[in-house]
Amino acid sequence: MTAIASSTSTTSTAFSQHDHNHCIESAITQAQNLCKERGVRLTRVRQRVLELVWQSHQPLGAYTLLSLLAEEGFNSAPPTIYRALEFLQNEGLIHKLASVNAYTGCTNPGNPHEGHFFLCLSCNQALELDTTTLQNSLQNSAENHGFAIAQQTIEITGYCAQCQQSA
Amino acid sequence: MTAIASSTSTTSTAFSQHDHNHCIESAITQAQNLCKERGVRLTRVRQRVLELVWQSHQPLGAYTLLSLLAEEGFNSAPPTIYRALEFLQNEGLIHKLASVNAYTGCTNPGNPHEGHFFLCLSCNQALELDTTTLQNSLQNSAENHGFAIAQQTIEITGYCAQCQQSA
DNA sequence: CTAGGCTATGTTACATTATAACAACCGCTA
DNA sequence: TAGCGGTTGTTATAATGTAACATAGCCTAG
Repeated sequence: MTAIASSTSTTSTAFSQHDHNHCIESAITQAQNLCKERGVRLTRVRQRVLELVWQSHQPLGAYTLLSLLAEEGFNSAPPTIYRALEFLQNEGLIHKLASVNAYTGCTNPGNPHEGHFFLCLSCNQALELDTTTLQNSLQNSAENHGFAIAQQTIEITGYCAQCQQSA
Repeated sequence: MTAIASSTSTTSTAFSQHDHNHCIESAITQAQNLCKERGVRLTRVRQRVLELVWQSHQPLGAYTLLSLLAEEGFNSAPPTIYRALEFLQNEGLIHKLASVNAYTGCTNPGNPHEGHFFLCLSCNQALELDTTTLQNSLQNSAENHGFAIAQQTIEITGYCAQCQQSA
């Protein structure tokens, strides 16, 4: 787990140095606000799962999260974590990365969208992209085929700049 | 590039009417040639799995395939199917759809590429896209982040034209 | 032709990921 | 304060995927 963090933030993407504490705080605050607005309950388990998911930019598996919860005295049966994850996904607070069966915090909740990711095979960090261009070309392609897009899974594995240097 | 054809065929994509027998035949022939060229063995199980995967444009799960194999007298333990699938993936003859844990025939093997798909939530068919544009915009985005792409998982669910009409 | 090495398959066991189904609890409000 | 809806607890099991080692089949060098 590379949780990074420093008090002197630079930019705010997974692969760059940044004040990660800020990521967490801001994610939680946003989540609280969104849930309040929507009249849904960000219960203790749910909030804690969200915090855990945000500990780093490395997506975590359901059972990893579950055992972290267990360490803190939460119930440790699978439904606990899957329910929390389902809730957070429904509220757009996290994304599931199907290609690696793992979950990661959404960097722009409140603005409902699909997650597009770069996943580093070396440091395991996930960078969520805001790819309007990609979006457009997908949309074009869909229109050409008369296809109505519902959900998108775009997960690109590879090596981030830092890991390429180290190697 | 999408697969294609038939003596009487109209167009050649999963969501359109086409002579599907031709899809299968052509896939198998191509696979046989490619394997020959590469000096790898398209054994009975492997070829049969490829044929099964090509029975339709609906991606099939590993255990579904396994039970189809079993019906035909093949060994029915999980490693049988996972080995065959692994082989076929390595040779670029099939793609795995991570978002649905299922496998589908590659419409353009021989020309190594990543699969980009539209998956219909209603008829469950998968359309493999040839998305050069998408590719470019992804590549651009990757370059901007200094990211070296290894593998791509692009799976777009939604509703195909036909299913939209039926509804 | 045959011995040995490599690849492929058989077999058993198990790991990982996810869900079903029902009971108990909790917070709100009528 | 009774009851309703949503949340959590609990048990069991389903679905997906691998590890590890034994056996068999195929090919080539001697």
